[in-house]
Amino acid sequence: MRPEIATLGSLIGDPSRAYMLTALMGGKALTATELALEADITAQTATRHLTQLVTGKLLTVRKQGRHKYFQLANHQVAEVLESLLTLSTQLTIPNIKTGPADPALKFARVCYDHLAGEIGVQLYDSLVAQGLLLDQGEVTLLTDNGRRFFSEQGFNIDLQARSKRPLCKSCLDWSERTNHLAGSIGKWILQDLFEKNVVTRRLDSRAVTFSDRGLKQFKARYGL
Amino acid sequence: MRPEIATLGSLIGDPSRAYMLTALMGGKALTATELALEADITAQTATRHLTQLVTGKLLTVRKQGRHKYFQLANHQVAEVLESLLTLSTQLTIPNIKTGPADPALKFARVCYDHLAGEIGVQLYDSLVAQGLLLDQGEVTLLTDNGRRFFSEQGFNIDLQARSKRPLCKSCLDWSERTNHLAGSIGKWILQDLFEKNVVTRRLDSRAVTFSDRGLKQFKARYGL
DNA sequence: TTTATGCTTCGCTGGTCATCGAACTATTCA
DNA sequence: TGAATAGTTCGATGACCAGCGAAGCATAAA
Repeated sequence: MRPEIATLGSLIGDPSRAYMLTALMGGKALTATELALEADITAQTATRHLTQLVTGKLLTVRKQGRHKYFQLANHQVAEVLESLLTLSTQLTIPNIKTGPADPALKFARVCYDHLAGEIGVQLYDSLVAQGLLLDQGEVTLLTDNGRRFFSEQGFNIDLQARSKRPLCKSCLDWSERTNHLAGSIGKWILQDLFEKNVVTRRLDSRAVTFSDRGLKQFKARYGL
Repeated sequence: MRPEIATLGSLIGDPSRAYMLTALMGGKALTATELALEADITAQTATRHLTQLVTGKLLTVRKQGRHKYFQLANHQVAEVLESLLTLSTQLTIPNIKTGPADPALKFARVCYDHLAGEIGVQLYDSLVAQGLLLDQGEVTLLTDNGRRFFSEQGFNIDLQARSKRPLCKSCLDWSERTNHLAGSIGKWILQDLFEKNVVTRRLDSRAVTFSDRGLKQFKARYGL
């Protein structure tokens, strides 16, 4: 019998599917044709891959009119993919090429549902420096000051604390190799930035763009 | 160009290689023929797979006389594999078959370098109940009492604290779905059990066996 | 030196699966 | 209603690659 880990591996192991999954790491739901473009294959082939990924439970689908929106099935899938991305870049000559080539991607991008890249790392470092987060190496905790701060910013801590997801979690950055902030606070920060139009998504990549004014606001707010 | 995550995925994606990798999750270095037996293939085929895994930096080799000992390249590889194992069991009808069929494997096994299975979970719970560990959901910390306790047991905390590896880390158990203890303390506990002949490895699996006397000693020592 | 064991190289075979063209259904827009 | 767009099904093609038999090299034991 084929071991399940192999099924999972071969789902990720096909280049076209890998492109699709990486694209979906942007956290946004994408349609079948968008994913086909991303992987540079025809729509027919994309359909086959997508049904495989859905039956393999790596993706979920939502039908909306004549469109089908695909999304990573859950956080765990996203985390496993991120860890694979991290491992793969570390394995391939770690000293020479460190991280993605696209400078925009290097500066600021979405890591499933939170902010990554240089600006994500800066954010994390700044929050630690201000004593809002406590970095304990493997582990990151929200301090009392941090609780107060994020409450003031409009984040409903009590509501989130009830969910299973950790409030605060460090995530090893793929390009920067240091921690950035994940967890429900990380998610909230990014959502908030979108809502306030501080950042906008790029169309076809995980990169996000700060407006000039937005970047200033952001830096002032979080003390970068 | 083939994305690196796909290369990694396809390395894990082949059934034979998956069997080999799973076998190596036992933490012990295995020879080429042992791995060939594990995957139920001939030696020639095994050689091909093993060179692929080594050039893919998932394994390392040590030559010893006419034997070649293969091992997982590092902790990160082991952790990614464990997370894939966890994900794969969660994805495939999580309610019906929960964990491995072999009862010995379910009771006590090695998770790369620390103890897992029912007994591993019991150990973890007991240490938390005694206030030696502090379980904070996503995160587990060593308390002051814990520090004292493990020092008395003969574990050199200061020596370990200097290394990069976290002292204490929870690891989601594949069969039990709750935490057990990883990190350098987890590693030390298992090594110590081997040295004192409390547990012995099974020949061809991740399962470990407690002697009757050993199990009593173990339970008394860690308050199970 | 001979014999056994561990591992490797080579070349062939066969199965699996990604890919696309062609033809089809479903939904939206004009 | 017709035309455009989104997605699907089917079948044929082709490439890749795991697998093994045969033969070889390297090390260890007798």
